[in-house]
Amino acid sequence: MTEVETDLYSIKDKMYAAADCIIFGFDSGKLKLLVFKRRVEPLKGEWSLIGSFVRLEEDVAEAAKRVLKEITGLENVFMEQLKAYGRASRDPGYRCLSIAQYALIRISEYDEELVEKHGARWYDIGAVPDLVLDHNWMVQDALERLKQKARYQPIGFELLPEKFTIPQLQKLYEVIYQKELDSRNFRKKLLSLKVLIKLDEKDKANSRRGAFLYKFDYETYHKLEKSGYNFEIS
Amino acid sequence: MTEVETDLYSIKDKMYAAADCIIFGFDSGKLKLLVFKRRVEPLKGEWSLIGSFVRLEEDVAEAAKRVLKEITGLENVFMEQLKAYGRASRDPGYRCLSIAQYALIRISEYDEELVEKHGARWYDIGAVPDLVLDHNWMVQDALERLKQKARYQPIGFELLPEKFTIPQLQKLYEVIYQKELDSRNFRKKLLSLKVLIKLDEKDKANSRRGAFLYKFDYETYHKLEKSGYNFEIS
DNA sequence: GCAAAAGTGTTAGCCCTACACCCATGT
DNA sequence: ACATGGGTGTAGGGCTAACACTTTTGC
Repeated sequence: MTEVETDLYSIKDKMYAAADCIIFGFDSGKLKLLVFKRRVEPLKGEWSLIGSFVRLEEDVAEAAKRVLKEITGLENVFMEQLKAYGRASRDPGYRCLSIAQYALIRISEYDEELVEKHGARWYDIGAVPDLVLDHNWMVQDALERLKQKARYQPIGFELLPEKFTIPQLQKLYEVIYQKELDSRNFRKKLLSLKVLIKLDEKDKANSRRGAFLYKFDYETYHKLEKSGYNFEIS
Repeated sequence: MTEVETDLYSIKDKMYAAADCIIFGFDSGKLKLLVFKRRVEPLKGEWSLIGSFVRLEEDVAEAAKRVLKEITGLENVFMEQLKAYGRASRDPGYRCLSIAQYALIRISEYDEELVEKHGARWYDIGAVPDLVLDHNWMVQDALERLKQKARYQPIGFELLPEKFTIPQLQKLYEVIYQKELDSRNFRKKLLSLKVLIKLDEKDKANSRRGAFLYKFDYETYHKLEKSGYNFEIS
């Protein structure tokens, strides 16, 4: 883009680009991360995020979707770029920069067989093992982003089944924010946002009494969003 | 990072990485962007962000610092990665992904001569010309990030001289947020944060009466930050 | 003396927080 | 009948937002 591009150095300065995915799930009240045991050298047997080189003819975002589908069978899930990791020394072998993207998936929907076949495994977010290269940093950064973003945008719902209960939702926010929330205030706040649809069904999985199921009303949310409404859950 | 990396495709999949800088300044009550007229083909004569290929042996962040220094003479300024732009078709010539970083500089401090020598120019943020490739998107995204970030972190001060007046600071926030603020509330809020040091000097550039100069107290800010204080300017 | 920007207080309403008890139901 | 999680209301305090006039001084 500048004069520098045209000087003689540039011809040598091609490098690999990897798309690495931080895949979050939520299950049994825990936030989980999907990691992957490398089956090939170098670093065979080490835990790693799921990723791939970006091919010359594909978009970076496409590459991430490709590997996500390969490992989980899922398409059309929430995925957003976190940032690029570009330290020259980050990969000891060859120069490779990584564009990290995080995905939020409904843990009930992924293809278990496929995941196992690829040597992948869910880890509780509090017990993620050592990962190769700078992948643990990526996870940290992604968690931070999730924490920030969940506050102002309804992305938490991407981690829950389509039908969920308020206590489930509260638990999710508690693990994301790493703090306990008051159930009365939480419920009041959520319902005041007018974007939950109460169903006529109960989920009795967690109590004898059962809790009403709700759906997130994306349509209403998008309408409200356009008219300067702001979603916020503290 | 996955099996895909080891297949036969990967050997061909090297690409260029550019570091492009969105350089913001603030002057005469306006937010400005530093852009650059390309002197070389392709796209000679077009306006562009300032950037460079990332060299094999340098960090992406270093590359951005390098070009910033080349054009403005400045070092140690606020600079943060925005994100990577990785569409396969973004550069019509060769595959090149760009890691965009935005910088906030004190417009009084840059090296004018150097800037002119490189064919660079400040544009009012409301009147940025068409830029090459996806650079206008980068500017939009950077503005959005600036708006978000200025709210919760004292980065606005990076755009002001070390000594500034409250009305100057207010004007800055007004152009970033694109809305007018109430001067009584603004002053009250800022002073309540306890991170401005009032000086015994006045700046008479903008009024006969003159306005007191202040400095941002980074030391106190960092202390307060550690003890769970949060900066916020709405 | 006047123009032009700097500086100053108060009030009302809203939202967040804190807090404790009853309900429904399966065993 | 009891244990377990689901569901409900209120009051106080803090923060934000709205609002108008006086001060200073160079010309």
